[in-house]
Amino acid sequence: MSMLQLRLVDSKSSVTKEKILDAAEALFMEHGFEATGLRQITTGAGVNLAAVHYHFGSKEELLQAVLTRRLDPMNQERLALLDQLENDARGKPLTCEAIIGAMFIPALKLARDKARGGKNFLRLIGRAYADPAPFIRQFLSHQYAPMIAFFKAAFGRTLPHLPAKELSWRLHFLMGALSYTLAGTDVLKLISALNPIATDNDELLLRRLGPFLVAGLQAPLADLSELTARPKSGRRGVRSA
Amino acid sequence: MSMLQLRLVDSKSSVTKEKILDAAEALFMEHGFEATGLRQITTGAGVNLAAVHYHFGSKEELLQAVLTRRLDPMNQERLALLDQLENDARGKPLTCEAIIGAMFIPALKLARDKARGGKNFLRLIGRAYADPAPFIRQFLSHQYAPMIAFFKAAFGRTLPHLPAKELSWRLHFLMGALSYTLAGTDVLKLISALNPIATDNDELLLRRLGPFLVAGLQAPLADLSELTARPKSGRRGVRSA
DNA sequence: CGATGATTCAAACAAACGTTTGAATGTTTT
DNA sequence: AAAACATTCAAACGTTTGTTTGAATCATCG
Repeated sequence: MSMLQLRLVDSKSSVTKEKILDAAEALFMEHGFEATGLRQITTGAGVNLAAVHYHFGSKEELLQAVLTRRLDPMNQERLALLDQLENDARGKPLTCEAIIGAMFIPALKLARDKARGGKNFLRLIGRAYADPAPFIRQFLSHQYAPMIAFFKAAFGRTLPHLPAKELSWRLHFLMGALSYTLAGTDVLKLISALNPIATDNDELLLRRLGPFLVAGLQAPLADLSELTARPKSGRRGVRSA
Repeated sequence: MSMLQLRLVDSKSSVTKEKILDAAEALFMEHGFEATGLRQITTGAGVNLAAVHYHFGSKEELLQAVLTRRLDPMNQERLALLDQLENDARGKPLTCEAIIGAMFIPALKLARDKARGGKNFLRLIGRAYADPAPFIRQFLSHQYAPMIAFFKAAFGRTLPHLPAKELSWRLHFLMGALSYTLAGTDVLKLISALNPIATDNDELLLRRLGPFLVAGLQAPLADLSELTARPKSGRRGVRSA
């Protein structure tokens, strides 16, 4: 009996709760967090204004709930995919393409699922990354730290010749290209103004982004001796010849 | 005499005007656009609240003024650098490193100039890129479109074997890595949690980012004929001319 | 000087913000 | 049915928001 009761209570409260989550997600994506009012959310969801504080406690906690609902499964899937690849490899290091795919494919699956946020949801994440609000930063780092640690370790095994510091940098660049691409900001449309890019084919997207990232990760080490040993060096800037 | 009068009037109004710009820039960087109130700006600048509307018209126009003050000279310098390189090359195509440097160095110069915004200003730009507000998007695309078009043409001459569509994509990835790096978001600190990265040495930064981007731009074309995932091992040479 | 225009200032504007309250409703348990 | 709990609701809370107003202050000009 108690089981059934709990399920009923849960499913009932979930109705209002998820209506709020859906409306909040859509509006946060469209206008951003700070620019979206609670009244827009509640009227958009067809629920009472106070329902937000009853179910989530505050606007900040609502945003965290919106993010976790999508990010938690996605990162879990990333780790599961990476784990499966490494099990299949039986100790042998994976290829860069495989590891990148483990990061990329779950994100694409999320972006493709129009019922669950659609591709615009990733724009919300991209925006959250750039948000200076402390509670957002704390939330994201706590959410992403374990996953990134695992992937960094995997890349380290695949690229053993790369110093750890260099790998950190290239992972950073990789995350930049990845996030920008997934977030699909205006810069894309801006560049493609002269030569339009179709963003609807995800398979092709990975085929294009993959080689770019792999080549970057496997790029030869730069000669840093000139700078580290002798900071007085007169030559600056990049080689151009 | 009218000349002198104008100059006096200008320099006088510039006092209040620039005090507002400085305070707004600092606060927009720290808390974001929406989260920053006009009263924080005016009290921080030591001016009256109404001065913002008197000198700029609205909060939105203030943000545009904050952005143009730094972005306009930076993009102009980028184009000048690119133009100079192409003049020196006398018709020969530039190297990827040179073109990337023309994009990167003016941004680094801006980031290094603590008197003029410091490196945190680039975080404001990165945040502006992800902002869904229409007036910000319109402003940025209008501000950046010409510069990007020039650089895209330069890359096209350097990488003539790349189809235009592929070049658009890789430029997009490049902008992603570049913006993320310059913006210095939390993902950097997140990745570097296990292995700290020092962000204070810009020269080293370019030396690391450069090879990553060059390798990505010069990566071999992906085989788009078949879309079945196939893990390819073996060599991926990123060396090219 | 008196006049003119530019700038500053304190004060108030209506609107929207996130949050709280307390009663009304619904639902489950005793 | 009655007590206990969970959820919804309309209304108001006190602040804060961006913006406007009209007088005061300042500098320049005829």
